[in-house]
Amino acid sequence: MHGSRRPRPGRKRADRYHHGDLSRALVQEAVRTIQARGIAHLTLRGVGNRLGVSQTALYRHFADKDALLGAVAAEGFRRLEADTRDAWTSQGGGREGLAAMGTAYVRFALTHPSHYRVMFGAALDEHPPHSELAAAGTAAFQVLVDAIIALQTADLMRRDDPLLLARYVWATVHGIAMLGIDGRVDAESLMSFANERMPTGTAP
Amino acid sequence: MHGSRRPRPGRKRADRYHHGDLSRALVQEAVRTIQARGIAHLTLRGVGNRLGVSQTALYRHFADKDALLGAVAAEGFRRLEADTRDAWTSQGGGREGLAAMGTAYVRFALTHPSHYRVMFGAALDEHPPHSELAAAGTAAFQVLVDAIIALQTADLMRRDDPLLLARYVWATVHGIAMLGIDGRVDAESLMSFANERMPTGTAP
DNA sequence: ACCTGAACACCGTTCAAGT
DNA sequence: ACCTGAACACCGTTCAAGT
Repeated sequence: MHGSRRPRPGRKRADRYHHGDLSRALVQEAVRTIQARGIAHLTLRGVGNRLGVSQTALYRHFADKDALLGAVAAEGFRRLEADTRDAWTSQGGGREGLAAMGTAYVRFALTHPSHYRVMFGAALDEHPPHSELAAAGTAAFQVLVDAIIALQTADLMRRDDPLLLARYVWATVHGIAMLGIDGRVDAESLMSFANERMPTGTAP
Repeated sequence: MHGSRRPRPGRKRADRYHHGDLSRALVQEAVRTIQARGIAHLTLRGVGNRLGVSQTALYRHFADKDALLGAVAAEGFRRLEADTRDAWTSQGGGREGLAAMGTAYVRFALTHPSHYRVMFGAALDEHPPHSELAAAGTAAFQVLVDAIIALQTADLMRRDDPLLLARYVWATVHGIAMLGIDGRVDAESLMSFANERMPTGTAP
């Protein structure tokens, strides 16, 4: 009888996962582990065991550890996109909206430092561009591009190439976030300074 | 007789190293490995074997792998400091000097991507601040602070808190360098754009 | 179609022993 | 004071076998 084997206590049973579910569960558990204990403690064995699944079940869904990390990174870009878009709309756009986006971006990085590191980590550039990851990263970046175009249309920002402006703003905010994660600067206050200065440099 | 034991071909003999030399050789070999093959290929066993020394000889000089990486990072900051200082003086200071510093900084990161990642990697913030590393990082940052103070004295830059300005400039250049390493932007051209825009935002 | 269990080749680190 | 060699506990990955 297929119901007679008792699941180990405190663990989900392997047969709870049907098509697509284990894949999602693996990414979720990896994100949870990274957030709680850091990248160094992420092991495929640990992820599998915590889900009540064998250490190698993962290989049905991901080519290797780096592929799992790619999915983790993609998930991070989706959350970052949601946070920055919410920040923009919560202010009704405008310069306040752009400033709120920067603050939200930095806050995401500071509250999810390990996840953020995976999103921009070395593990990704050693492999061919992962389509899901590339799409998630592009979508997150597009929120900033759209914001800049809206500001230009409203004559609130200098009419340089919006892509170039977006990359410049992104680099600044990314640098602040990274140095903040490293504990080298107070990222929140430095982002405030940037929000005061950046419009001066980019206004028409 | 101490000269009777033949060294293995192609390897340096262990007794070639006297006090302090093996420590330096280990860091050099680690830097070489990282530059040539990436962080993922850096193993303590490999470093030792390539120096003709046992896999565990390293533990006389470094507490663990992270301590070795800390020394590698410190060495990176020393080289970065030299490069940016040379760039500043080669232009005789001024705004051209600051722009040259930014270009030199980005170029260092792009030509030594793995080394640069170690300098700002996750391995460092899980441990108590390494004194040699902290000193090297501070010295590299101080070059930028001194440049900004010189610009302010010459009335070429707005008289904000120089430390805050330096952190802001650093974050921008660091972000450009990081995104460049990730292959997400063309760092050299973005740095050119920043060199045109940043003075506008920070001039008096 | 999806998962398991054993096995393989590695790796960081410890420690008693050597010189 | 510095280094070696064997050993330990881990890890990613492969693969034949199960259902």
